Amino acid sequence: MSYFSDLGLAEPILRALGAKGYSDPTPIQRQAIPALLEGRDLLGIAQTGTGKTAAFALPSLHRLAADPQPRKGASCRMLVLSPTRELAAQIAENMRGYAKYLNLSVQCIFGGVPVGKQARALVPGCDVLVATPGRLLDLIEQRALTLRHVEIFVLDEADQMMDLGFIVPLKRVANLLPKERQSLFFSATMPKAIAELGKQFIHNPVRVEVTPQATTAERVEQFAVHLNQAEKQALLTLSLRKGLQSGEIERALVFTRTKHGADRVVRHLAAAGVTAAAIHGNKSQSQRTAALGAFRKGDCPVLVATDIAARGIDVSGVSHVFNFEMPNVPEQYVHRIGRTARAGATGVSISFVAPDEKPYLRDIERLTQVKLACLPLPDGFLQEAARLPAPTRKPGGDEAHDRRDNRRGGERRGPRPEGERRPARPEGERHPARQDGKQRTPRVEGEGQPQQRRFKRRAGGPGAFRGKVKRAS
DNA sequence: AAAAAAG
Repeated sequence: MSYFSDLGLAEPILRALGAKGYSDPTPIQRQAIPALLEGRDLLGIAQTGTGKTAAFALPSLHRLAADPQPRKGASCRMLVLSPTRELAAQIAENMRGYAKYLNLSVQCIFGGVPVGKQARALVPGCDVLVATPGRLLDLIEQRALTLRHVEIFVLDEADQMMDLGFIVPLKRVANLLPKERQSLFFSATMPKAIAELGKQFIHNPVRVEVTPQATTAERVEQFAVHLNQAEKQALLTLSLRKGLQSGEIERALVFTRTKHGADRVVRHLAAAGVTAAAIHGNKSQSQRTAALGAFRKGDCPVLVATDIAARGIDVSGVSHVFNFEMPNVPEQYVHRIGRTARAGATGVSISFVAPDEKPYLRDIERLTQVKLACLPLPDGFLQEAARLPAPTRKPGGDEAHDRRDNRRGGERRGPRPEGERRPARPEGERHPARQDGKQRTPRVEGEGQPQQRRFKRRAGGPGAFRGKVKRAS
């Protein structure tokens, strides 16, 4: 029983796997596929990079193909939810590959891109729909989609989807699904409390746990460096410069704890001549797609990311993961370092631990049952660090085009720190709204709603308490 | 406490 052909999958699926060069199922695939072909609910826990996507995609496609249905408009038979747009796109692409020789259509919807094209693509109905929660609910409210005919519901990165920030939209989606359906939850980590919460969405699931929970990806050599916050940037810059030059580093993924931190690291790297791109939730979707694309293609060997890229993202050739700042949720560490050593490759993870981050390291070591090997700061580090160039001042470039912070109404952004005033628009550059060069049309006094709207909002709208809410510290 | 996801 060690070939896909032994698992009872339909011939067109086996052919698609053959075309990709896959013949041996991974342990999670071997265990999950038979149960899913039977139509059971499933809770799948396996370390990252072990083929979870195929584990739910293959048997689901088999079941859909074995029971062909006339296509119903604005609906889908299988719904896959993902916590990030990039992961949704990746899952959809994988599923299209597996469905290549089947008469099944795969659609993908997520925010940050125009909604019209997505809505039109849903009109004839599809078999598989991969989505992020916000845009999904948006399209349902627009009546561009109904979940009435969903037969299979998949929650990828299930523990994150049931976390505080996602649970409300998730519940709304679950309420719109038929009671009778097959539900599949997958993740590399599954904290107990979250698993309890999950019971309301899934019924009597088969639990497939291939490795002990929260096992870090095999073949990742895990190191820690103890240093001060002020030394982190220099160590990162020097490590990347040396490693990229010697060829020891093929691609490196650097994780920061905040969006702002990611941008700051990229600025420092750029000043020292290390090509790097940032990806985080304040970037426009086109910037996000471009950054990940350049990293995938090898045009940009270093990607600096928030935890937006911690889960699921599959880029081959990531030889190193740097934790520039330690994750404060230990599970997140497992996902982060799982971006390297994928599909049989090896990888290295290096965690930068400042004194105040030591408790996080301890939690991580307790969760993973792995003790990280400590590396000393390299010889002559201080001298080399002193020779590094200072970063250019915060430019009007990239970040000026960042999307606004996605905080809620009552909160407000902190004051802009000293020396980070938004720079004036460069000489000769037009107002962004007037790139066509036309003159602004004069607004007739008393006309135009914006004035009124602004007044109303201040009077009692969602921003009414702006500034009065005590900020959490 | 931060990040993500709808504009």
